[in-house]
Amino acid sequence: MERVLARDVASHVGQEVLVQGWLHKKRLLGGLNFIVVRDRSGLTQIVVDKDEEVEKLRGMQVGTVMSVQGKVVEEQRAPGGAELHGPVITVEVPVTDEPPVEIDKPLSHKPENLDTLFDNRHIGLRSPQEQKVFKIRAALLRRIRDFLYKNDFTEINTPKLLAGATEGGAEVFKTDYFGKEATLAQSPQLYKQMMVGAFERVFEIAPAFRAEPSATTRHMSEVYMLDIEMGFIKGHEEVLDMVQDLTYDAVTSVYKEFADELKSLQAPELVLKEKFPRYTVAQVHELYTKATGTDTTNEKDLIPDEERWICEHAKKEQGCEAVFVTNFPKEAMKFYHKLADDGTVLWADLLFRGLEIATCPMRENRHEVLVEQMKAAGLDPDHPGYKYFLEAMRYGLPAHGGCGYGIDRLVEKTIGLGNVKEAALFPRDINRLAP
RNA sequence: GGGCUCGUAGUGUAGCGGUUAACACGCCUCCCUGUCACGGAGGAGAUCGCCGGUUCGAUCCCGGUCGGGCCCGCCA
Repeated sequence: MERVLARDVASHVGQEVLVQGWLHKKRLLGGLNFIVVRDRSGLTQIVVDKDEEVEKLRGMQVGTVMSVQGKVVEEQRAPGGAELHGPVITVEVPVTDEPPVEIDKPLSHKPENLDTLFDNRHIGLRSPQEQKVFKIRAALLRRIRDFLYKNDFTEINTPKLLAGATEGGAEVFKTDYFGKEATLAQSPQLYKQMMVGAFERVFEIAPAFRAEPSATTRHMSEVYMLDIEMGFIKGHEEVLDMVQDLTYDAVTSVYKEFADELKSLQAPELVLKEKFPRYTVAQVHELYTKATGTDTTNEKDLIPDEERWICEHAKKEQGCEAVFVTNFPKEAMKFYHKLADDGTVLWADLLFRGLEIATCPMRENRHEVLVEQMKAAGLDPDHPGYKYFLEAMRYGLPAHGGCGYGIDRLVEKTIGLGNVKEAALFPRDINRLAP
């Protein structure tokens, strides 16, 4: 007999069907017994009446894998309006151990309970409520991919094992590589820029590894980055527009498609405009200092509280909780960034709901200028890690720019989670390497 | 890395310098024909993170250690 999924049961009223899944809930009332079976599409309620069938359930814990054959009956009192009657149960994989967490109700996501949540992640993710987070994550990724394919980007995959730390900034993980030292890629930065010379427009969705000893709600040591790079751009604006449109498209479509799921996850109401407000770093410092009395005008970057504040500000004043912060000061620049005529960096951060989601700079594509910037940053242009990058530059890269975009952070903020780790299936942080 | 804070059955929590450490969920047994957070009766399950100290006595107080959380720094 053909298997029927939970979501299709109601359309088989009157028919004998086979349902397969995991025992999700037992409610044994005596003469009348209910069990709920979970499959990839949802839950099916089954009424078990015969004693011999009820006996098969004795000692079987949540998670028991079973096949159930029964007749679909329309029943207003059943969830979904239909249920199985007269079932014949086959226990495929008996489970007699009590699961470590209860998956038939929402798991605790209170900060102090996240450790338990992640310790039991392999089982906790069986909770339909928990799965919603990752269905939404998958939909955001699908939407982003679709958008970039539509805009003629080529998806690429670059190596994650590298010869040395080249990019500067974040701490890198070192590992043994056949007797030599290798590092794990902290981003595909130099590779994606080199690939502009081949494909003009590229993107990659891949893990990046950060060895920062950061213990915060917004850091992990393995993160999923969306990296975009586009050549022949007219200017920095073109990069910002692309990132803005991509974000708007992904988030608004997910808010439509997953309205019920987002509601049950208590996601905040989306306040977004097609054009995100743009502020310079100096403007944010000024506005923040005026509003809070805390003087940040000498900070080179935004402090975390400014990131939160400016998003709230823009939400109230502009009706949009995503903003770009532009014109970062020269002191914060990296060697491959491009300077504007006014001496600030052609670099913008995308902030959404108080958190930096993406960083979107234009790149310096003039070989001589780049070499000078490397020297100024104390880097050796002859280092093997830069050789190929500089060659790509020398053999012709057009004006280009792109972004590094934190997928985990986007998922976290889209849903309104409190910690970026909740947006990862199996998060990695300073103390967690399992499961 | 710095500051502050927390650690009690499988899970979530309460509690106290002094007899058998409490409650809810889950689990086991029994009762129950419309449950959906089912209900009822009973039961099992905790060397109170670890080490040391103070004390007649420590789960409770102190120190250390390990682990968690929050903020800051670093970073994206």
